[in-house]
Amino acid sequence: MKRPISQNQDRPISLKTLAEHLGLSPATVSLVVNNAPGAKSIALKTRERVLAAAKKFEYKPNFLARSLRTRQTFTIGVIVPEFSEGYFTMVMNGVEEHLLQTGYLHLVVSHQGRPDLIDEYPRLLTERAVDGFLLVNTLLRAPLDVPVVSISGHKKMRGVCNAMLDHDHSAQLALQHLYDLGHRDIAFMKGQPHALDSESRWQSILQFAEKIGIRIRPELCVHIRTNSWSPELGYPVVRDLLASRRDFTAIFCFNDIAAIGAIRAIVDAGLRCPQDISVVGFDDISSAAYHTPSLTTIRQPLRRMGEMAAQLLVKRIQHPHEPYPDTIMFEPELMIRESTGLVRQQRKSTRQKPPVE
Amino acid sequence: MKRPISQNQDRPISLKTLAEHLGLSPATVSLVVNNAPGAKSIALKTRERVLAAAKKFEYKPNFLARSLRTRQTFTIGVIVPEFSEGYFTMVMNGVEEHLLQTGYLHLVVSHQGRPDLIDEYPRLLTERAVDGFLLVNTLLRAPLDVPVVSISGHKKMRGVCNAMLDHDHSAQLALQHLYDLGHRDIAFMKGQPHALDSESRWQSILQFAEKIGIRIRPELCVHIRTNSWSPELGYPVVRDLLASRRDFTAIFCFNDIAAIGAIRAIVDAGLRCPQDISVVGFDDISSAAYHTPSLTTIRQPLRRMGEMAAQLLVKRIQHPHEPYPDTIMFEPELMIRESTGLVRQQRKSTRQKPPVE
DNA sequence: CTGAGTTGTGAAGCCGTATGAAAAATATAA
DNA sequence: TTATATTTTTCATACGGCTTCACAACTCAG
Repeated sequence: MKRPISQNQDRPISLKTLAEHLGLSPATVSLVVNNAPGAKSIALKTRERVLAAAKKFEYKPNFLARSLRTRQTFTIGVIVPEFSEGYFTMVMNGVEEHLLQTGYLHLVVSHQGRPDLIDEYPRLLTERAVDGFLLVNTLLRAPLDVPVVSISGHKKMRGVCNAMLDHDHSAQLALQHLYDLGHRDIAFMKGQPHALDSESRWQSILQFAEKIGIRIRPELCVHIRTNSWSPELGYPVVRDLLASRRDFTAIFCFNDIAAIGAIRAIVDAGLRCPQDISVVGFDDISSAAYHTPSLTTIRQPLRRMGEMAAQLLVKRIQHPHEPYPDTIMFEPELMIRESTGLVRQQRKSTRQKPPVE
Repeated sequence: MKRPISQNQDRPISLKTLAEHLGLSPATVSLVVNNAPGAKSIALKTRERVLAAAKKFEYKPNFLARSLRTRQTFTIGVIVPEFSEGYFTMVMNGVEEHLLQTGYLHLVVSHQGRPDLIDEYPRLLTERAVDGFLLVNTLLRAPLDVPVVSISGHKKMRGVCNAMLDHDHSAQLALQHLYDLGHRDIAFMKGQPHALDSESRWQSILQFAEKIGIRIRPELCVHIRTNSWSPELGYPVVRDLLASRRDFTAIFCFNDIAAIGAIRAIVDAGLRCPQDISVVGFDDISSAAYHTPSLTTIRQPLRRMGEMAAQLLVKRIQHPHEPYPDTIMFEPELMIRESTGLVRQQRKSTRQKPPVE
């Protein structure tokens, strides 16, 4: 019953063709090549024959056809605010590592903080039948009907697991460190409005500041304005702050990138970091340790966060009905480097002077 | 003939159901919703009826089924060495922008320079039926049977378009700049072996150096060793170089990230940049301008390169039989900032001394 | 009645998966 | 030995949802 197969056809061999060649039905071949539960009722000899032929003709099941039938694409959608340096790349390294181990690929889109895209992309990806979503620093407005894991999402949504940093602890580490160095007049840089971490971290800061008796002065609190993801983040706000007043000895930046911009602004204002102003960053991106001065910063285990989030997502996809935690908390770590130092008496005295106008 | 449709079914409505409800055949509905050429043979009134119903029932064609049929997935595979800061993010920003305008999404994988993955990933993505490939700094060993556009690929492969920087020009800009500042003893940092730019750029350097009479001394040429993508890239090699000799006044780094590491090594060795050693970077990543000292560097229009590469790829996918250029050349730009300066007589004198042991 | 529009459709794909049941082989009962 | 039950092995067939193209049905002018 064997019919010769021309191996040099342009398209890869299909299940049907292979079955014909073997004198079996597609059903049988399908069972065998998938090693499906039903395959154990196929004679061992037949199984071997099928597998040998599949190998010989390099049979690869068509992904689309299979996905169409099984409603699984082994693809997840990743939604991020932007392809930023530091944060994004570190998280994605972790995500990719885990996904590829488990046979998933991912489609990435960046919404740039634009509400229209935040609504549009989930639709687009749902159309593509992704098996699940990984949200990075992104808050969706409508629920999705596949598993979702969110990194730094902060808002609780039904069915969405959230992997996040312990912000209370972060605030504590940073503030206590500055406090111990003698800083009492601290400026704070908050994130962009759409940076989800920002508000929650800010609350933690307020709380801990009160606890150890650091007074938070509104005039020393600035917001990142630009939407770009470069040291531009921090530069203009700190430059402007320094132009109007110098009655602070330290600044706690929203992230390392902004901290680099802040340091530049400090230098450009003729001051020195840390001698005149100490700077604390956030994230511990890879260049933080190599910057001059190297950055004292709160490290987020970003790679690990990506990895764990991906792991949880895949589990939820594969076993949807088991119970899952709705939060995974990660612990920050204080990396003490050169950008923070003891308050100098000399600088402290500045505090007494009226702000530069 | 209208049959009521239960709108609250769990699965989205299918073409067939919609057709039944309209009392038309799936074929007709398909023609209309796709606005296919054949649709003009459908009465205007019918067309409107179909579109109205499609809208009402929120009909969305099933992507998988359609792709299965048309053999188009509107998905491209992007293969990069690593999710690196700087280079990768900037290129991808450009790529994403263009792809999303044209309705394509992309699957990204990073091979980390591992040969097994470089072979494996194209297969994996081909199985997923991507419509084309975008290679970033990656050289494939086997040809692919879909359109491919490569960024900084350098090796000519049949049917692969290559978007690349004019390395002759880059070398000229950097060396002439250093030359004009009086530098004659220049150290060079080459990229990792798998960094495709490295060799080609090096040849350009050799050539131009000879032309203007800069002697390239092998003992001043170092290689990036680690595979990581952080300032670690540059730090150890420069540290070691400085430990063994100090008879150079400038160093031309493989990229900005490495340059940041290099500057750190210079500082840690008790020297100053640029007063003692000038540093030239490459790429002009976003933090280059904010580093202290800010980086003199050769700017690559990375975002634009990504954009153009994506554009060309999409064109090639959609019109495969037209002729296309096999190279798109981009021009570098010299960004003069603080990390380079005039050779000081004082330093130059060091040159006469024997190297530090 | 013929030829030329106009409007629409039937049915064959695309390539697998899943399920109930048939066919073949073997075992058990009468 | 024949009939019946049981197990083993395999298959027919109905999807999944959409595209495509040759052709059908109808209308209308000439």
